[in-house]
Amino acid sequence: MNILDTSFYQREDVVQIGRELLGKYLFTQINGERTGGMIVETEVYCHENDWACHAHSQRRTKRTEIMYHAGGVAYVYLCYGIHHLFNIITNVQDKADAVLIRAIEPLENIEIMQKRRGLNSMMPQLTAGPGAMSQALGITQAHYGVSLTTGKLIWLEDRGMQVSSENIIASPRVGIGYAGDDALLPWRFRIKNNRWTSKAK
DNA sequence: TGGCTGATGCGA
DNA sequence: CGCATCAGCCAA
Repeated sequence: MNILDTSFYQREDVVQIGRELLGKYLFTQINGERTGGMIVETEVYCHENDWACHAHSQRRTKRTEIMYHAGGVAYVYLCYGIHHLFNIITNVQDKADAVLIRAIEPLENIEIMQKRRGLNSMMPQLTAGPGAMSQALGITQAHYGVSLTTGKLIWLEDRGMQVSSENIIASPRVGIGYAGDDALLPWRFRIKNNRWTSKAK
């Protein structure tokens, strides 16, 4: 088993990391129940020159504090009062970059994920979209700041899957109109022709 | 196509 | 303090 460690997370180029995360496997083990699947959609947020990033212009609050931690920890926050969005912190300490994981292709213990979602269908809505995906995996704000390198609660694995650049679709990120011109940055990445990604906008 | 939902982080 | 604002989702 090849668990991604700090040498993967603590690199400078968060856009590159966001692309490489496609095809990696995300797992959680929560309440003794192990669930997970393959990452098929990500979004990148960079501390520099990106007004969509919660930590833009060195903005430092209780919520964003974890973003300044060295790469390899979870940043989970509540969105629209309902959804728990799961981000991976990257780069070195005080360079607050993050990758939002937006969708996975379900693989392990699918029936547990269905139960958490209150669905019994084998449809993309099970794990497509950041709120839905987190719910399926059992990720909540309680996991704010947890390490992703211990292989215990939340972790990522490299299982040798390589997604070539011609099989990656880059497009603008969703729901960040407030970011002005930065909303145009093509920092949303998905695997081409994969049915488990969320709908294009 | 709206309504739901609540923490967050601004400005008084 | 109050209040606008969300890195969405689901039922219609």
